[in-house]
Amino acid sequence: MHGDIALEIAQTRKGRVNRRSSRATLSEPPTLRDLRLFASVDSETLSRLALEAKVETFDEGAAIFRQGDLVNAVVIVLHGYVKVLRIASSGDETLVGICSDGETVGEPPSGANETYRVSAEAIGPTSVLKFPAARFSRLMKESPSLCAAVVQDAKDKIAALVTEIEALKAQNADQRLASFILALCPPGEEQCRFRLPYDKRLIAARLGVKQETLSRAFAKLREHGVRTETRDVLVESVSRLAELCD
Amino acid sequence: MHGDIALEIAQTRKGRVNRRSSRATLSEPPTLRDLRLFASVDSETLSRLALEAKVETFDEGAAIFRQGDLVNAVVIVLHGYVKVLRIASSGDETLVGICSDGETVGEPPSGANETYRVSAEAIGPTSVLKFPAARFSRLMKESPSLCAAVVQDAKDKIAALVTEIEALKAQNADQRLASFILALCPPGEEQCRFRLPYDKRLIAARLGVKQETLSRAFAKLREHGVRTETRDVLVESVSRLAELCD
DNA sequence: CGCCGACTTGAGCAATCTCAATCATGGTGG
DNA sequence: CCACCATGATTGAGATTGCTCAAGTCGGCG
Repeated sequence: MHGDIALEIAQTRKGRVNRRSSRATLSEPPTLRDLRLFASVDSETLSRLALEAKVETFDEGAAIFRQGDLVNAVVIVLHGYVKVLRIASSGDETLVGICSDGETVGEPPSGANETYRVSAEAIGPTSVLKFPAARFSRLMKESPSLCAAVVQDAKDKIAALVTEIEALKAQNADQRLASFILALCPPGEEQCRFRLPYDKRLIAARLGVKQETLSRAFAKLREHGVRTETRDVLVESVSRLAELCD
Repeated sequence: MHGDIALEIAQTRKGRVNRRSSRATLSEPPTLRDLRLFASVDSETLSRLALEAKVETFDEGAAIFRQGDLVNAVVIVLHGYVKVLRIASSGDETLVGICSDGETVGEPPSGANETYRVSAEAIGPTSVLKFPAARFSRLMKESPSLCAAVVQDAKDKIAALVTEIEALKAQNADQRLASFILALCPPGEEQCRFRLPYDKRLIAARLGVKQETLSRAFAKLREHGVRTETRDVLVESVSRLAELCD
């Protein structure tokens, strides 16, 4: 029974989104093993996890969980983008991260009855994998490799957050945008062309600036070989872009 | 042999600092159990860890480890403050955190041969506890409770970093200083008086502003019932301070 | 007593925000 | 198919915030 890690799981739909297969072009069924988090977890544990996993899909803007909610699931993005927000007592929301394919959303799970410290919301149609939190943390106690995977996941998150803080403290808006675009360029190519992953409103929030400031930053980058047309970007010289970030 | 968690460990001195007992007024010997990280770890594992632990002391400004170094130890602050820096390729340093008593420094350990992504440096005389990294991660694999403790530690770090990002994105310098001071006030008291934990240069770096800006922010807070004299602070109304943070 | 480092204060400047107007662009209904 | 509307993006002008440079103050320590 457990040895089959394939995801043969209930597909639940949230919101009004159409059914969509999460991996349209795969010839084999997707497996938990394909997710970075689970790459080095023992098969025994994975097959148990697979029994409990559920896929859910969300529409643009739909809440995946809310700050203050009881943590009842471990969430991994399968397809799409999820924005992670902090909501102050005054009511205003601050974007503190954006998760995409293969990333866990929110903090790593632990045994206790805890509440989310952030809200998570779908950007465009999004599918996620959910595991019951209690079950997941029990398996963590039994499987050192799962536990190690969660620690590694947490480390990755910490590294990303530290990079973010460094950027906010040491770079101006233009440099942060340059870094952002640089991270989207495929490695090893001096010139490239791609589409921005989400709209400029969101990019502005991600970089911690107002929309208008982002627009002007894009205008400045045009003088450094970065052409943009609404959502399409052409980077004429990646190395020149890298110099700007300094 | 293992069952005695007391810290009977080699005391190593780095730099030119004088020997100083890490907990001067304790009537019983300090134990690993006293450290928040280890509060719920099984005694068996703790006693094994204790055999490997070393206390080291550092002078003002001494490097505890450097960005790029191979991770060879898990470090916990016993006494003092440690600043955590990110060093850009351009050479300039950005403060990304300050650790104090009981906190782990740097990222949680994992098995692989990794390098530090940040540098750590003592602020004033500081003593830390060190465990060999390889030994520590082996014990993590054998002890679910140690592993869970590391996950919890990582979660706490993530929560702190998220709070930091929210502050940098959503608050101005005055509000960030107000939040900083608020966090130093003992809970439950409407009025309080205390001493700043480190100098204003460092507080400025922590808040992501220049020293001069911090000085002006302190001046503004004076109009809201926060009196300062060099390093001593008197908060006349904690609730009024809290309103400012909004 | 006088120096040194930490802190403060002032004046001008640069980056970013705010407010407002305008310009695409894509979807919708007639 | 086209006019229209809603939304996102751009641009401009002025206000604010925080930075830079420079001078001055303060307190401790040799």
